Amino acid sequence: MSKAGKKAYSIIRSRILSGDFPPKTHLKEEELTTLCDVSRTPIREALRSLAADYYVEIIPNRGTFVTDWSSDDVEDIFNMRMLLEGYAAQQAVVKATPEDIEELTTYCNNIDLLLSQDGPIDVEAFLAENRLFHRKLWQASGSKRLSALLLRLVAQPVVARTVMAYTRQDIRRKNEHHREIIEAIKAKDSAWARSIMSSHILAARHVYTLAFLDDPS
Amino acid sequence: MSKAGKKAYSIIRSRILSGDFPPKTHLKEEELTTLCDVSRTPIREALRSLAADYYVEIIPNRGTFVTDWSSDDVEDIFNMRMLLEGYAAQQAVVKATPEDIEELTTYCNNIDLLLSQDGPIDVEAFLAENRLFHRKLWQASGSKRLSALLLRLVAQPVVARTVMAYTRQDIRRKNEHHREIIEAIKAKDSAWARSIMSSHILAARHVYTLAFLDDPS
DNA sequence: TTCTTCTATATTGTATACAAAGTTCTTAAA
DNA sequence: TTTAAGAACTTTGTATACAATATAGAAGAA
Repeated sequence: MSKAGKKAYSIIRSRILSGDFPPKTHLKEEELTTLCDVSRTPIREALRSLAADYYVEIIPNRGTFVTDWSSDDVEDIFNMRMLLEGYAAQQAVVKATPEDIEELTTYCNNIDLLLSQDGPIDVEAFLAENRLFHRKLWQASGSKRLSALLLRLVAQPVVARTVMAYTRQDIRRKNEHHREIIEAIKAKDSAWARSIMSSHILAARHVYTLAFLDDPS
Repeated sequence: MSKAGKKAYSIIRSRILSGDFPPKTHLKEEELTTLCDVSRTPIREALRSLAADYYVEIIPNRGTFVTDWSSDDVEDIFNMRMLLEGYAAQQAVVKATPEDIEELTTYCNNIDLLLSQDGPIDVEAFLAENRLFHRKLWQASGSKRLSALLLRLVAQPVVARTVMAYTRQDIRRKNEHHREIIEAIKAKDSAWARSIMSSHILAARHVYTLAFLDDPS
């Protein structure tokens, strides 16, 4: 995607995530041109791209509508991530270079640094490092297709919401998982790497479930 | 995608699959307009869509290029299919309705009918029924996202090529797998369903490997 | 000759006008 | 009052013109 299209994509996406465009909303191209200050051509490009990432659904000759998510969808996304990220970790055992391992370690150290600081934890900073760790691992798995698939999966609105629920304790545990994955890679133990990564995603699902789905009344 | 865009998508895709547009080819929008007899707007739409399906890669301000596949990619696609289709089969155990099961059975019967006929087997007809079986199973799993993901995975050029290598024996075995999956669903045994589906995909990988990657000189 | 820079050309990116399809509202008949 | 048909309007789809960017080639300096 190019300049104007990217701009439109990012503006529309953030409006969807913020709730300005709730599920089922009909996104009209003409209105979006004034919102994004670009012409309809890049707007349409952005909408197609958002559809590829499952943010919206395009019905030919009818229009573009914001997709709505059920709790089944949340379950699905976590399960698919468990499978695919587990596979990525397994492949990384075979494909990762010493440089890859070093880079992964750096991200772990950065998160530890955040944890060691006093006061409320900087969740945004953690998320940035966390994202870097995971993407690096996908890349280290050596499969561009796997990376592309996972990129789309974790871009999902449900995943974007998950993060708000993390406590200091959760983050500490997540980083321990990261370190264990690195160890498994160093030990060339693909089953271990895969298993830890699966646990890692399942733990995230648990945090999400507690925070958003249960109603402790 | 709409009328003109779909037309362009299908024409360009078939040219890629046929080898008319080999890997790394620079697909120029202007040239494609004469080939597809539509304007550049739907051509661009088709190219974006082809990029979403990994047929081509778009580099901003540079152009669109046909992606090239390595044998690692083939391995990857089969492995991811094994994971995701296995998951689909597992979910189908929980979600499938009696009508779904009936429909799946019909496709199995159709394939048996093909096998019972004399003379060389109609591979194209088998493929059609096979595709229907798999897609029905994805749909029965109840996850639209999983369906969308798998649809893109099996659309890959490498997968499209696989099919040419099937013998009568291979097809018979594949249909036996199909029937066993149905049985597992009826028995509400998700582990069995998943396991058979994984075997099913691994067997396909084996056939592919024998036919295209080994060189029995 | 070789390298750099500038210009010409080719190609992609964006805006806009017009066409086609869908939606809504009005009006007339049952 | 309800339904059906049709016209007016809205929205998406397609073509095309123009702008921005990248590429290739030519001219000039080292």
